[in-house]
Amino acid sequence: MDIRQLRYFAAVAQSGHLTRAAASLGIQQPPLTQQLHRLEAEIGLALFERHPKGMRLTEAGQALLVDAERLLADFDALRQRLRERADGERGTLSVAFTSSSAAHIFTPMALREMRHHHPHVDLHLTEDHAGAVIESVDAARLHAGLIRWPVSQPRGLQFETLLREPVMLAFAADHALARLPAGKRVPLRCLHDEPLILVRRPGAPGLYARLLEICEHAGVRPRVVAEVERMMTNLNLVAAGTGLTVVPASMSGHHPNAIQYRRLQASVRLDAPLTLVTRKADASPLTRLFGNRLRALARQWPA
Amino acid sequence: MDIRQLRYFAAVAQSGHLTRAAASLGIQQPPLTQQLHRLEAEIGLALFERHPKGMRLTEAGQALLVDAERLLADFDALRQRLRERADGERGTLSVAFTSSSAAHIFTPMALREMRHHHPHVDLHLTEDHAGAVIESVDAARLHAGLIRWPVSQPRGLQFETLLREPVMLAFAADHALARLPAGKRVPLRCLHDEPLILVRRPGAPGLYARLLEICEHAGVRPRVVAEVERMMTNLNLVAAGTGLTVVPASMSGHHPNAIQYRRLQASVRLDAPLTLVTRKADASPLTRLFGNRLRALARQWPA
DNA sequence: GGATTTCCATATGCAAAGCGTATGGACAGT
DNA sequence: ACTGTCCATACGCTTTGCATATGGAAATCC
Repeated sequence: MDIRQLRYFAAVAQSGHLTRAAASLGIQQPPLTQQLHRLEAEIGLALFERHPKGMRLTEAGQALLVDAERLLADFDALRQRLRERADGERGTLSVAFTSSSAAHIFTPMALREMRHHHPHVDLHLTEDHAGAVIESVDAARLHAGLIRWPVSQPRGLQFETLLREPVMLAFAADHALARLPAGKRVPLRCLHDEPLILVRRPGAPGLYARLLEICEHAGVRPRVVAEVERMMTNLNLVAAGTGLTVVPASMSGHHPNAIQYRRLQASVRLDAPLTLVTRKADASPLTRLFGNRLRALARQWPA
Repeated sequence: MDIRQLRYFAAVAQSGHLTRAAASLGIQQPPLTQQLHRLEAEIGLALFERHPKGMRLTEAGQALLVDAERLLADFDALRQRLRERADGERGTLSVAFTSSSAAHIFTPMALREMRHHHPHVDLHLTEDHAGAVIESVDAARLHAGLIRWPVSQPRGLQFETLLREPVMLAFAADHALARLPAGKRVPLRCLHDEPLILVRRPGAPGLYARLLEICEHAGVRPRVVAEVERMMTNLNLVAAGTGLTVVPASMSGHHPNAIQYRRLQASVRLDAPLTLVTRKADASPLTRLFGNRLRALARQWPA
């Protein structure tokens, strides 16, 4: 017995005619006769009474029809789920992001879009620091990660820059720099001897390492007065008057009364990317679909 | 996609080895490889990660395994039900009996046995008079009937005598016949001019037609004082002193104080069969199994 | 009432699928 | 380096499934 035979049987049962069932199945009548006879012979039951006007179900046939229709529906549903999975429309997608990535509106918007357009995709979201995200993607515990700066780049991982945004210098509203004309960029040398707050190194963004590098190259020497774990903490300390820091532009809305945000002088090549991490070897259609959607959304940004 | 492919897939998933799965499926390893590849190609998903130590399920494979196992179980259950139906162990069996058949202990005992040994058989029981039972079996509204005398014998029906029992003359305890020695048979001529109660003709047992025929042949002329619909009514009227009647021996327990039961003289060929009616063309295994069980039980009667 | 139509059953041939045998190639443990 | 254990590939044979052509029975139409 076979799914095909059950499908043939159901078609004949529903139409009541061998000939018409054959047409609806897209085959000729003789093979349909053959399959039905084979089926009846195998199970040892007459499923139809042959009448000159057509085929009428026996009691056994009626009982089988109920079961067969249910099984065929289950079978088709299974195929449908497989098709959706192959199209990336169904499955589990594990994504992690850093807190600074989540701070960019792009991240929640993209995830919301994903949920909305692909309701059968089960999104598993976690937050972690960049180093851990990269490691988890590499170990295939995650399908994708959204980070800022690739703090390490294991072979086998793919890093795609989705967006770039400027970096802003953040200082307390009562700081001397606040007297600069609005809109004027801050010269790098102004950081000299200034108290600087940065994010702790292990597994943390390369933004602060890059900033220190640029300063050193320019002979500017800020004083590091605090090393914290999260960028948001930076801003809290800035608001408290502890010192200065830099953050991606998308984070520059916090403590608007207590903090002023200014761009650094144009020659300072320091910006904040938003980076998608995936495994190169990941052929999962879901991962690819996720990547495509993010890239598409980034292309038309701001939309 | 195919039930067989799903079965192959499940076997490989469960054992984790292509080679061992092939052995458990009773085929060689190469065709199993072939079918798995074909399956993966059709659905467009990798179901396994090939490792040198064996096959490990991908996420898609794990999801499919859950669905596939459920579907395979449903499929096997369907096959099992078909097998039971082919063996007559499952299905609906419609049986009717006359009230006089039901009066014989054989009938309820046989039906109880049937229920007990074949719990998946749904027994539909109805009671009707013999004519209606025969007509219903002929029209295939019933699978089988239990009657006494075949009051009509449509071509296409099969009548099998399961049991024969003597017929008893029933009369009121204060009747003159009661003065006969216990155990002595009653001569037929004693019925002459006696008030006789019989069951109404249309669709009713041939017992009373036969009795009148025998009487007429012997020149004995009883007076018919009542024609009722059921044998049990006969006995009630006898107990009320309305007259005499004859009933199958199995009904001779009623009104033991008010009624006496005696056999008629040995030369009177009048007995009460218990008859099974089925359609000759009924190839239903359930009907055949029912007949077999009844015949077997009758053969060893009394048991 | 015979011809026609409408069903299902049977016969035959061909293309494809499924399985078996033989063999190749990658990896791990000895 | 060798061997054993996996899975993949190649090839031939048998079986299966479908199509075309035809037969036969019952109902319908003129």
